[in-house]
Amino acid sequence: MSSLPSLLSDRIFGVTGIDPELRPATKPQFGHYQTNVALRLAKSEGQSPREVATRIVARLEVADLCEPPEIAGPGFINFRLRTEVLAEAITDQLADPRSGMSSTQQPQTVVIDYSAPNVAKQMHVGHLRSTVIGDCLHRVLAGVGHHVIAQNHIGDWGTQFGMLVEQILDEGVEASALTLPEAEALYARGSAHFRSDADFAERARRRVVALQSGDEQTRTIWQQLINVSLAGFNAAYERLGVLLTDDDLDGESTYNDDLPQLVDTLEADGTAVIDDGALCVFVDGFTAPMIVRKRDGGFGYAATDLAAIRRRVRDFGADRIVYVVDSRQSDHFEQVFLVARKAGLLPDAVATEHVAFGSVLGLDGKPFKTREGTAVTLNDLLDAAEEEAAPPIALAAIKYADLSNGLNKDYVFDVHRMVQTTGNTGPYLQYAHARMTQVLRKAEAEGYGEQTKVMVLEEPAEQALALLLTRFGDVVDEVAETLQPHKLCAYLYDLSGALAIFYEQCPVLKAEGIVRESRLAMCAVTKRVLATGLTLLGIEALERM
RNA sequence: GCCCCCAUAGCUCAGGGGAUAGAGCAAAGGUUUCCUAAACCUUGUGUCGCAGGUUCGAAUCCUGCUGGGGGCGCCA
Repeated sequence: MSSLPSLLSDRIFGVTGIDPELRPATKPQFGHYQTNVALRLAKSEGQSPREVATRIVARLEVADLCEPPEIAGPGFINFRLRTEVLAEAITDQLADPRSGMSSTQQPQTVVIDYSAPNVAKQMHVGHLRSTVIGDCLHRVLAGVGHHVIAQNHIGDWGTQFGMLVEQILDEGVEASALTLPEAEALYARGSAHFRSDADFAERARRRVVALQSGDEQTRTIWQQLINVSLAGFNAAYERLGVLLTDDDLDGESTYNDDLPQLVDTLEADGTAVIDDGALCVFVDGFTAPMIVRKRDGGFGYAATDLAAIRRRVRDFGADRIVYVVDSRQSDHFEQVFLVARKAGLLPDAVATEHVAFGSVLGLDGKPFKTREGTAVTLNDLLDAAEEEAAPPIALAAIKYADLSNGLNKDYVFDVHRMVQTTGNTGPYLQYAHARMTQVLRKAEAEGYGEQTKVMVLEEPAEQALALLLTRFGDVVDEVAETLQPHKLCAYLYDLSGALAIFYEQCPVLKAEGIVRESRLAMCAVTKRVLATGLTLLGIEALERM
């Protein structure tokens, strides 16, 4: 279904031959949409912008969509949609099972790498962001029709497991009986032990070798640690209400068998060279090389990331690979992508994107830490929010706070602010939805029946709301393309604001005849769009508050 | 030393070539015999970090600075 603005845009393009960059009008008096295309064409056409605008308008056939276009200011062309066209578009949107969301003409296979907690550690604020943002992008990309493959690249391998397993054996604990917080405490004791006891440290190192060589006892304990951790992760995912399941697991350890061959290939074809004992790939723009094999023969995460790219391209058929990882990894990913291209693992046709997000800060503006100086766990964060609001509202508040700012920026975790139902918050959107639900519920109780047709858009508040509703599909498309969830947040916030004004100024149940029927239909569409939009954000659209 | 990100109202943030730079919060006042007042309305607020440049036009693009954050060979 082509949206009204894109329809209009196509018509203008037909006359101008360049993208009109049709935008929502900046002021109500400028109509519904505006284009500056005449200003941009003025130079090459050798005419004044207003003359160009006049010529464009003369050739433009949009009478079936708009009132006669107006030329204003330095040469803007302003469009006002005919209200019956707008009403018809909303009626269609109500009948559309997708509520105006488009289906992409070019479905892609999109791999999204997100969450990625570490075994034997609880999830903390950084994982919250990755998980919430990744979940949203997953929903949006799948929503517009792409084939999404979620990959939870958990940290289930590395030298720390030698220390962990050795500590478990030292203490004589039953690994399978641990909870995740207990495993984390054990991790901390093991680390301290490792630093203070040279004999223990040596045993831990030997234990790493045992793990790598497949020693049965070591592997068993390692697997138990993973199981304990997964139970903790899954509990957190359930609490967060995200889509991730065990099917999406993509542990680092699953690449172990791929690494020697992959790295040998790089060395054989000259992509990687030995430098200071390590096998390195040098790429332009980086002074330091990417080390694919350490001097001691071991593999680091760079090698694993290359292997992951290969699997995602070769085995999964990815057209696009998205990494939702914090911004401190920006250099790393840029380098990995360059190396993967150089090594021929990543064809030009496959896009890789690092969706980099900023840190979560405490009220003091510094990285969010506990009094003890450790990272705040995800569960602590949710607990704190639930002290201020009921669980589904608290969760909405946290997710929305995480998604509503530009991802690139750090943001301050201010629970009190984000649970407010006033202002640009998750609960405000939920409230708007709950109000609509209530109106429709009462309408049903009073026997007004289900309305399917918008016929009357007399009031400015009705028109403003209708206009916003028609933009939904384009907004979702934009998020699918640019991977910026805050655009969807801003849209839903605007929509909720327009709805609040409509609600104040346009009585629904107290209206009569076709006005009531039309407004009930408006309520139904708005509720659906809000619910759909909130669901895309991973936020529950509550029926009551 | 090199690289990346950030700087917009008192605070939190949108806006990323185009009309008089916008929201929310905070402050003050107002609106409920009326569908959820968890809401809405009104009122005030700006050296868009600084300096150059490109352009008919710059908060937006380029260069240089300042300030803050982050990263930079064998951790992930």
